[in-house]
Amino acid sequence: MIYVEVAVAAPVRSTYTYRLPLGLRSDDAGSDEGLIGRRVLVPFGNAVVTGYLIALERQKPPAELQYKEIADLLDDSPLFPADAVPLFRWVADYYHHPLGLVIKTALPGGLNTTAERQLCLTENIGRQAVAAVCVDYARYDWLLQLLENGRLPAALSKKVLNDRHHRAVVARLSHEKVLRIERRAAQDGVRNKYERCYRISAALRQSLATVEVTADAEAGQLADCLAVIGGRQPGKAERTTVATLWRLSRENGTSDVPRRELLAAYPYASRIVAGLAAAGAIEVVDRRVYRSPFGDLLPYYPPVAQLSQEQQKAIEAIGHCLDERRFHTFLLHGVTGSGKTEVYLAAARKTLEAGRTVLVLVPEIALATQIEAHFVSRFGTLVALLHSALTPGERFDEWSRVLSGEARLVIGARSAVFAPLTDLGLVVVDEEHDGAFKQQDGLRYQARDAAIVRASQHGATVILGSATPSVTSFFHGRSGKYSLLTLSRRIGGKQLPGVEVVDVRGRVGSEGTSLFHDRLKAALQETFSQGQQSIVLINRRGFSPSVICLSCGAMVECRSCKVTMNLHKQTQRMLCHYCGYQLPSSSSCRSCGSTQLQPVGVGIERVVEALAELLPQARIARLDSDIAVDRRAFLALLQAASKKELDVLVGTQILAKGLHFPGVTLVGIVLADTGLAFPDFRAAEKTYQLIAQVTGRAGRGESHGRVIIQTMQPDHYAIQYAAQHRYQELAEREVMIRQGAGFPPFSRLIFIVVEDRDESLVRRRATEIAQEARTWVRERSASGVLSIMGPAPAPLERLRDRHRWQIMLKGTAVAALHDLADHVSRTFQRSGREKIIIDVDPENML
DNA sequence: AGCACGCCGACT
DNA sequence: GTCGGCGTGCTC
Repeated sequence: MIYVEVAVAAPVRSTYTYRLPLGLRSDDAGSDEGLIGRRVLVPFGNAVVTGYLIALERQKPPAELQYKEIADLLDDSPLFPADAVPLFRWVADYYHHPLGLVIKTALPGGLNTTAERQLCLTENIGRQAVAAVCVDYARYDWLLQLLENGRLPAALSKKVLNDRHHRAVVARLSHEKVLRIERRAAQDGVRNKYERCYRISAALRQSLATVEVTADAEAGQLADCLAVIGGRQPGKAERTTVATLWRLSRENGTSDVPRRELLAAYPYASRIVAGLAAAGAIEVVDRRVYRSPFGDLLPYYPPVAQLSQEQQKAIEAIGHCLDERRFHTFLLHGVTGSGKTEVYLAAARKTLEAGRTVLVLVPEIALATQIEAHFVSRFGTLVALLHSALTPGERFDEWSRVLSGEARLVIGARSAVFAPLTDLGLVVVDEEHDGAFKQQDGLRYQARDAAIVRASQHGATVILGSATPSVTSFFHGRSGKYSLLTLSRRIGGKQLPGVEVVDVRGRVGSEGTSLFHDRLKAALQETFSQGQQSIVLINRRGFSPSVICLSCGAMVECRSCKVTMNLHKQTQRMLCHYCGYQLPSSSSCRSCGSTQLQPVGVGIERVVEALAELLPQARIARLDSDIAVDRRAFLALLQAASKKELDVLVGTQILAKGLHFPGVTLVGIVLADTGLAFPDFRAAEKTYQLIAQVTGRAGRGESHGRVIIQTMQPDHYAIQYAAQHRYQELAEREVMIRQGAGFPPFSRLIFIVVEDRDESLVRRRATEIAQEARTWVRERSASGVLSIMGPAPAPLERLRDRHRWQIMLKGTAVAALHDLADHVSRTFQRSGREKIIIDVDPENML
């Protein structure tokens, strides 16, 4: 009898020990290691729940407990490696989340659907046998249906099993072996991910190399070549097929031509290919298809011939660390266009060659860009992609390929940090400063930090890359916790763009004034007339961020949130950006009934309108999250931009996220200081990052770039430093400020947020929590290392009809801080109706 | 999450 | 007198 540790998928804080009956182990021939990582069904209280087998208990556990038996193993093989368990434990512990739910979040979706249960009638059981156990069986519709069909649909079975009374009947019948409960894991179908390709066989290619083949090469030479292979004279269609294949393979730069492409070019080939393959003229290969989330094939990027000295130096430093198989973190600070990707690629190559595996994390939107394509170009089928645009089936496939060891490099967004890699050697976090690495609901984890912890558990090397590192990472780089590597020059000797700051106080946004300063106007016109592309950044969706009633002065507010409604002219709606609540734009004022509503402030649609007026001839496109949700439209737009079919691209901060527009020479920022007003100690840092990232889009092609920043705070240091590309100064200054205020990296924060519909309950509970926390600190004499701020209404004090109050825990002693959070969680979480959120290392003060 | 145990209001 | 409301606590 062996005992195992199980994390159940329920909101409980501990794990449980179960007995594993020998009967369930027959399929793995006694190899205990193959047990960890499998899902199990276990009796838990009075229910049967899904759990995850995470450890074997070597010693017999204390005898005082009655250990239950595992009811079933749900998988034939593990879903995650034993390697990953320490990471799961750390995440559960550090982010104060139940371990079973951490694992549930980590696994690809679709697996999580609890095993379906179906009621099945035992074979050869009739009415009499049922009546013998249950006299009044005819009262139960479901039982009659069961007698009729032999089994009940999962949905109905569930309904029956969830009813206390009916379940008692089921229990009796099941005990008498009249029926049984069958369990099966409901899984998503798996999508085809291979594409049939044809390639000219090696033998034919050799003979073809001696002749000049063109699309209409009908010459005897081609016929001769084919004759060599098949030993007979080829027909016209055969010659055309081969010629087409040859042409397409040269155009694509790869030998494999997808069937789809071949048929598009020469439909009749469908009747020919089989014969050609049989004759040995062509070969058939099923190639794994690597598509971007947008459905188009990723471009191929050949390896670069020459690396810069800075790149070589960085690669060398990382290489030493990889050789030693030592956990260490590098902060790769490289200006936009300095070639960080090549450093990642070189380190990845070295890691793979040493037989270890690689994890690459990127912010979600960057998956649309070249970094994914670079890795696939270089490492082909060794690469697995894990991100939200995959269908559940595709996602599960990719997960399996990683698990089996077929794929040894994972590139993906946040949740890829949990990928089932074994023998991890290298972790790359690109754009490490990006807030998207922090999950904002459910399990609120920071994927970058979890990735570093994972690396530390496996002796792996970490590269954090960014043009604008987070102040915290910069601080660690300077203090020696991380090693700082710098790429200060753009590849090909390109210059960073020249930046001009223009003061628009009292000039922009109010009625009768232009959105654009004369300088920006002139620059836009000039750029357009020279046939070059511009980017205009406006960090606000919709037409205007608010709407005011001209008659009574009230702002139109969301029904469920305490925020103003944004006007969206295109959809003729007013929209809450937090909960999605909509009103027709023709609505009347809620307080006075007037229909005189006036948009206030500047959003992207207004900018597009103003641009269309300024440059009536220009092709203008809008790029924001409203567009980006339609992935095809998004890709089409990016392609149009790169083909220079667009003159001006107006976008929100989505533009700043690693997209590559080689033709852009001008970047205009309509209002750079919107972010500075946020009640967030990172406001300056984030503003700098946004400006620097979007500034980096300019001048990446042949021509030199230029940037014009409009602002109402021209003297603000974040804007000044951004204009001068002085990241270091910005970071140093921020470090000083944070030291003075005791903010991260000089302390750590945990937010406790209380949420409920009932405002007075929220206030009361928040007050209780703060009081309890203060008492806790006092009793432990920890006031030197821990401080408690609040309770106070959260900056978004009403969201989706829920009132929100928050308490901030700030501490220089990490262990004590987490003990306190744990204490709060134990004392208050689930003790009442209200929701209590524990947000560790909050990324967003809202 | 479920589910049971347990202590206070409207009903056959 | 009971049926049942959901507050509280437990699940190997």
